[in-house]
Amino acid sequence: MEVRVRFAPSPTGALHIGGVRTALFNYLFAKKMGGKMLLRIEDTDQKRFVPGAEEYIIESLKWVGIHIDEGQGVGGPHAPYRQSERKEIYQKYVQQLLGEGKAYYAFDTDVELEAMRQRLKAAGAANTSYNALTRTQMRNSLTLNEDQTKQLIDAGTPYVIRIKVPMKEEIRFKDLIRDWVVVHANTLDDKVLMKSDGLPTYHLANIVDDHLMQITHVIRGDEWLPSAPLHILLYKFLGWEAPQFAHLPLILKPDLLDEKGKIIEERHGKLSKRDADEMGFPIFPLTWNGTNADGEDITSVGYREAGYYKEALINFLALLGWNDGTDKELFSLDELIDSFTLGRIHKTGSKFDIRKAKWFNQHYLRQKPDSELADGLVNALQQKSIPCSQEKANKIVHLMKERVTFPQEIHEQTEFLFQEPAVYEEAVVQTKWNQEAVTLLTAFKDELVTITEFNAETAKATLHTVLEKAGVKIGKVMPALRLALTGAGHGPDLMQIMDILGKEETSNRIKKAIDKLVVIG
RNA sequence: GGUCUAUUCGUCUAGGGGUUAGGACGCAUCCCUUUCACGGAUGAAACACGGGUUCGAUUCCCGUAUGGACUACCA
Repeated sequence: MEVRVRFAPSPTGALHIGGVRTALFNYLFAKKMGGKMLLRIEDTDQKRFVPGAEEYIIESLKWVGIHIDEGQGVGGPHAPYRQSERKEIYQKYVQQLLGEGKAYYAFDTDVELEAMRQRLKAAGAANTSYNALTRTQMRNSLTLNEDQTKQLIDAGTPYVIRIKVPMKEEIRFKDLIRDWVVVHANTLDDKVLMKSDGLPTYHLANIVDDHLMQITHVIRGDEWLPSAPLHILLYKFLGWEAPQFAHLPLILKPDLLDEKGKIIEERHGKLSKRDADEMGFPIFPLTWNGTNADGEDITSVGYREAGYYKEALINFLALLGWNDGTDKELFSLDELIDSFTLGRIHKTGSKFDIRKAKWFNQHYLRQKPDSELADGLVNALQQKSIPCSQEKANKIVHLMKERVTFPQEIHEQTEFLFQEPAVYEEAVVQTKWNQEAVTLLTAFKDELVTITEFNAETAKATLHTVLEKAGVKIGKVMPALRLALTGAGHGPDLMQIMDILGKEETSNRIKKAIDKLVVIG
């Protein structure tokens, strides 16, 4: 049988990084098994619908390289793939359950439900849910007779349809990650299947669609594990064979760290946008400018825009809760597909550590061809109206590639190549700008004129000549030269910098620094 | 509170009845170097605790502690 998996997000905002990992694991498994990956949009909660979220999800998956074989955005034999467009389908199956006495109408209002919970709580009950015990006290088609029920419905009284969970039954299934899960039906409650607005809840819609769309493996977040027994029961009630389940461990929030990486405060729980914001890393794959499910406006920079490569993100995410059993840590998407097995996924959540993601990014940046980095640099400079030749861009990339983690750092850290220093780092002036250095720099500047072909080598040779003549070591002048040229005390190779700056500019900057800076010692 | 579940360096993890408990990120030191990075070398750093079972337990069993998920007409 062909493996068919699905990624089924609800369009309640931008796709969370955890969702990306769930999609990734689904994709890896599908590809590994030679199967298909479906995308279904679970938009049964109209209140939390966020415009643009669906497009965002599709674009995000595309960016990370997860290819959808069937579903929303690409179509397929089981369309529509948006649950809000499948209302009648669910209706049919609830009617079936109702007819077979496996579900019932419930007319209880919010107030009545709350009163029930309060009453139970006051009585010291451990369980305050709507279940096989409490349903006998409530206003539903089980306690009301047929005429009363019909009257209420005909009068337009709002109602929901609940599943009638059996009293005595052991529900068990074998999860591909968690192994056997066994639960007694008496711990389950009579979950709402159909809401009063006529749309199904996740539980019903999910089972119906997974069955109709011939899903063979349900790979989803761990937060669904507690309701999995209910889903198994539903499959049984509908007379269907349940798919295989695999519940993925959650991504947990990191501890709060200071700049040195020391723990300021231990943090626990699943990773949220709040945590990411506070600790300064992205939570969404792409930048999101929109609302969240609560209707609040949000702007949040994505991994892509922050300079993360998709290769790095995927590699990092895949290794959060999974490994291939060897010491291998660097995986391309194809290699991940090749070595992926659900059995090697952990049962327990893992803390998110952005420092590891950065390390992956640095690695993948170095894998990039210089030309790609140079093009990016030229583009970035163009946006600031700074002209830069291809040749110069190549030199800068060569200078910076091994020094940065993100591509944008190449231009952020080389502003001095396009602009003479406005300020000189005070600490360096104090300690390194002395009479000896100034004398040497003056000599070097004067000697510069004689160079016909100016480049890193000739500049270096010239500098050495000057130093030899004066009988001084190179360390005497380098900090001062760097200061004059860049305004800073440290940075990339100075000879290369002079090369990129050119003879004129190098000479000018030395002259300016000598004019501007006061000699202390 | 209830249901389910987990626990190896700070973090991600390998391993599994007998190991010097391995790797990676991060951290520290040294080397390279004109500086800062990069790179190289080295180092500090872990089997939650208590009982069993066993010749032997970090590994198996039971408790305890702690962590996690869920406990909506949200998904």
